Amino acid sequence: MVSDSSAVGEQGREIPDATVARLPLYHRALISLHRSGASTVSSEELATAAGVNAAKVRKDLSYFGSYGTRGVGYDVGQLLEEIRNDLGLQHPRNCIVVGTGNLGAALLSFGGFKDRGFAVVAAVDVDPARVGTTIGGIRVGHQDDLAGLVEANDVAIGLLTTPPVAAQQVADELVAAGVRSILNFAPTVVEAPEDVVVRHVDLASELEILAFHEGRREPIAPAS
Amino acid sequence: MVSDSSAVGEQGREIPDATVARLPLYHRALISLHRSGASTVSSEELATAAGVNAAKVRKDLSYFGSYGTRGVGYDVGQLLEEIRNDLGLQHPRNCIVVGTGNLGAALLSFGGFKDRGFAVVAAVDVDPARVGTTIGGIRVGHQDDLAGLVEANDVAIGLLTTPPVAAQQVADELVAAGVRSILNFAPTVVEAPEDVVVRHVDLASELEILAFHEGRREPIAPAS
DNA sequence: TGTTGTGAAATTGTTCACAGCC
DNA sequence: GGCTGTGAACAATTTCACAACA
Repeated sequence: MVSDSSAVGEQGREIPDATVARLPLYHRALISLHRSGASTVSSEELATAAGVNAAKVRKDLSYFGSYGTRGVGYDVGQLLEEIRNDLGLQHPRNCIVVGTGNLGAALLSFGGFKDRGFAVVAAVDVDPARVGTTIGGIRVGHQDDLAGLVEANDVAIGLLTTPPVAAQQVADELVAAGVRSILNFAPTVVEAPEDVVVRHVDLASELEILAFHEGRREPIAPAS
Repeated sequence: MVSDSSAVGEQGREIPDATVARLPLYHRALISLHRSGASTVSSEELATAAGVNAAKVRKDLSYFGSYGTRGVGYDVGQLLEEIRNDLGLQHPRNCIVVGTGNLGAALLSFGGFKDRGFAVVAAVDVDPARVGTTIGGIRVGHQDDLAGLVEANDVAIGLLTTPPVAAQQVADELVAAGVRSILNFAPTVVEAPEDVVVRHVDLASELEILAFHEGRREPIAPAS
């Protein structure tokens, strides 16, 4: 679902995609444990806090090195720091929102990214009625200023929240402006060069997966 | 990431989770093809439209039966109907939004669910300032009315957009009210009984996965 | 003693490649 | 001739289970 990765760990091993997808869960759990004052945590406890199992936690962490102490567990502060580094969050990453409809506006107003290491620093739209307005403290620029805003704000990640018909063109513009990470909320496939990572969030797809399981539970409607 | 499934296809075979996760992509692609007037589609074309490969398309569809014609491809209308049924979307599913902050409000105003077979029909919040207001045509009820609204509106799916601290309690209330499918946007683990399916959307996690790949591309900052 | 780190086994998912059919 | 449907080969991921060790 994500483009091919050939990520390599400290020890020169490849990091499996499945492991990368779980790092944020550990990150989140560790932030919470750190706040609550815990100093050490076992793989079992971390697993519970992250919603996975202990074997996965140990195997996943082992790709990055040995940070635990046998018989004791992991140092919360040290492991949090280590995972932050593994995730490339030594410094905050700047994001731009393209498209300021319902979802785009919500992303601009949403404060939950900051403590995870991200800042939404710019936004653009094609609608003249929206250009110049301020949402969540960010002034909405014109679509044509995209490249300039990316450059001026050192933007690393594009959040694509336009209607589906515009998505591919916006993605092309983001890539041309130097953005190499795109989170696409538009319900359509978006193509990009190999070195650009495009991830996809489709809320309707999530609902459909739930509906699938709903459908399996219901008795078949009586025939005749 | 999703609770254990033991879904069984028409032929009595189990449907792999990976296949279920791709059905929405085929659904989306087929809706688009159907609109554009295509009458048949090959596995290769459908694969391109859905962003996967042709072998996956054929294998996935084969779990539900043989709906293609060798040498020709699949009938777009018939396959669309079949997938809609496989997904349990013979009738629309009703959803309730719990928590009407930035994201909750966006979900209430978002129109993109309707053509995928879902309707947001109710919303609740704990904040008295929000209760009684109307967002996206839906009147916001009080949290205490959750069970009543679920019952009155035949709600099948709960969209959980509260702050993390409230998420588990809200999930418990949804389950008590009879909801067995939950889409959790709060960045925390939510527990539920085995027969309840909880899926998770964490936007910050998606950004972190992008950051991981960003970090791998950058040269290590020069030491000294 | 308690918990990590990790090979090996088991499971799940993907791709190949081709027989079967239109 | 072209495309589906599917067993069989292959690859990725998860889980087991236990040696290593603070």
